[in-house]
Amino acid sequence: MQAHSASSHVQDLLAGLNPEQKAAVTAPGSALVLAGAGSGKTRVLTTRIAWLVSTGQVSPMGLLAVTFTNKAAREMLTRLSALLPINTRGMWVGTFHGLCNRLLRTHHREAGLPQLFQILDGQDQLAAVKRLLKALNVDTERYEPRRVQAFINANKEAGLRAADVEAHDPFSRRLVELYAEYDAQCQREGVADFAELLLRAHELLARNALLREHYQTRFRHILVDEFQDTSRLQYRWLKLLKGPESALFAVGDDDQSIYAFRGANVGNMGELLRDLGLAAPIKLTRNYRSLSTILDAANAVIAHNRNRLGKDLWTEAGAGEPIRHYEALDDGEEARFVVEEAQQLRRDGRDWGDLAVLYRANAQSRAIEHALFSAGIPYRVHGGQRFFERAEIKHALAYLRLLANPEDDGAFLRVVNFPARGVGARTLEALDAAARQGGMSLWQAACAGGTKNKGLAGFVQLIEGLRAEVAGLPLAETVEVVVDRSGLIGHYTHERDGEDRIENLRELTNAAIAFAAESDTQDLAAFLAHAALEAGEHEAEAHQDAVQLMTVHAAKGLEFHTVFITGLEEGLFPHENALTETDGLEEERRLMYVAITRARKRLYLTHAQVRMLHGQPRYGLPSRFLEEIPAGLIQSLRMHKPSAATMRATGSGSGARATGPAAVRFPFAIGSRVVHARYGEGVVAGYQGQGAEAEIRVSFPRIGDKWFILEYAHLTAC
DNA sequence: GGAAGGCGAATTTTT
DNA sequence: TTCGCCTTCC
Repeated sequence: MQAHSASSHVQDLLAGLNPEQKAAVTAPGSALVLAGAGSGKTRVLTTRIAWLVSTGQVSPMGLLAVTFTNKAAREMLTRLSALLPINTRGMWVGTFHGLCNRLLRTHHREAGLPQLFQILDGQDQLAAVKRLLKALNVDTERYEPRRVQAFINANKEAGLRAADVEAHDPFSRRLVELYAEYDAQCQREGVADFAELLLRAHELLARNALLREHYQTRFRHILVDEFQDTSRLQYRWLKLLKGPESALFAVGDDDQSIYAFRGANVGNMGELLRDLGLAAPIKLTRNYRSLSTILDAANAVIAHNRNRLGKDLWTEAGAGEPIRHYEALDDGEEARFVVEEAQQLRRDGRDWGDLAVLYRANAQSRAIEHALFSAGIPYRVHGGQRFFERAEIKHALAYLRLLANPEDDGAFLRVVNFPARGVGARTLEALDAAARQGGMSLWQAACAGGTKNKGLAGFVQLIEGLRAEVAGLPLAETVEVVVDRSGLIGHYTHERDGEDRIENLRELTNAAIAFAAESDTQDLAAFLAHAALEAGEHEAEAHQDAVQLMTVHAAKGLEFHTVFITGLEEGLFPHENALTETDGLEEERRLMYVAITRARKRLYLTHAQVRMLHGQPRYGLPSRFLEEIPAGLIQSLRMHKPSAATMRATGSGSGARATGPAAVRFPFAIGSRVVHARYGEGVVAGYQGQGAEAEIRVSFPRIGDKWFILEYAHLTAC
């Protein structure tokens, strides 16, 4: 239907797609694509967009593509610009929050927000809740700030305003009141939290027929990534945006739904089928990532779940090696096993970056880090604090926020006395009272004067001076001036560990430069929104060749040559807390499924008999997920060689090789007397195991017999 | 204003 | 065990 030149381009686009992928890309109208791990999901999504545009079915301006993370949105844009000779800037491709923000900025009047409204991240929101509870004299033992925050967010994510929430007991009624007060406070201060962005955008479209119809007519094609992660409200928002003539194309994998705890509703997938009158999802089951042994294991594990749309992954790649399973004595030994294997892989020519160590909970990283560090292996831990979340950065941003929006009490309070300028609790109380009295913001109250506090007067002068100085300056210079004049640099100069913070503050200017260049704007409010919506990559050696450490959640969407899944113990993975949640076990199993499918070629599963948890040893049974993998796919391993400590303890130079008979010699004769640091003097009663697993039994008077891992017992003869 | 020490809690987390 | 938060003290 389009120009002839276009048709060959269309052929090129579709070439190389498998039949399922092609069906998805060229699906007429709406579709739900059930895209298994490694099945080319992103490729399908971007190719569909390119196909729609190339065949003239939609103009770039007529489509909206939404993802969950900025990273995914960026990747989509990058791939798109490779497929299409168009300028992707100005296209509606972004995260739910980013697109809602855009909508609300464009229609801030209709949405009832100031043009320069500020976005609260989770930290800011918690601070706002605390402040509210304090102002209302709420007992924070009974109404914990975090609980109140979670209550507000859960309701917003369900699409409910305070007035819509049903409460049947006094406690809940109070929570609802607090929700209402919180919203009123945000409204007064011209700020919106993350959930508010979505809810407000939803309300905007729901209430304003003209706007709704405008966007419904405009967006002929709406595409959604990771649809299994959408919340109820997000799905409702999508449905509002979708006009009678438009098509909704959703891609997701119910087996990879691992965010129910933060509002994701897998049920949206089934609902979408019903709502759009679709007979069935298009299934992408051919996997291009992993060897078949790995996929067989993943399929076997996930088959234990009952609530699934159902699919099995397959590949034309070979079976590859068996999955390796290692039972460690404790978490330290588990970590050393990982190190040994990593070193062997390295000797075999792998890069460190080919290896990922996954765990269920962040606390588990410590032992692994320790072992890697001791071995001198470079590693990178994902999931630390991010750039825009650092305290010094938030301080600088608070100055900027106050410049953009003087109503922002949260920002005011954050920096009115930071760096310290002698504005104490007294002064602030008086100021708060004055503000309340006059129905104005703290900033206005401060400006109204009458303060005897020199520090406060100085602060007002500082901010007004900044405002004048910054007027008309480009964004980066504005940031630079604020960082320099705020006194933050000076403050951190005197603090130990202050250099890093100063460096970060300098880096903020660079972030502003980069932002201005990328988004082609000098708008301060836009930069602040960017800082809130995209907290920034974890900096530090992101590009260096290093073993990757992260939670299973953080690993979703990534892939590695070799993956270690550690801590496979009942109570940890599956996590005990999950077992009491509805469908908690199934979500844990999906998590296991995600973990397994990260591996391309080699997969290790490890568990420890004993693990230090909260300073206490915990004895865990092997995870049920281990048993859910067919035994034929698994090979059980022993440690290659004992650690140096064991060699010393056993006095064995050759070491006890798991593969051959061990020359085991023990340091203390049975019946000899030894001293233990905690239990005192005892008698050696026996040994068990060998090499790194060797344990010693010592009999103590009164206490009785104890087993120790020889390597750690630190016994001395006496 | 800031350090020091006591207390309690300790999956997962993006926006 | 470790971390963050809170109170207390200088």
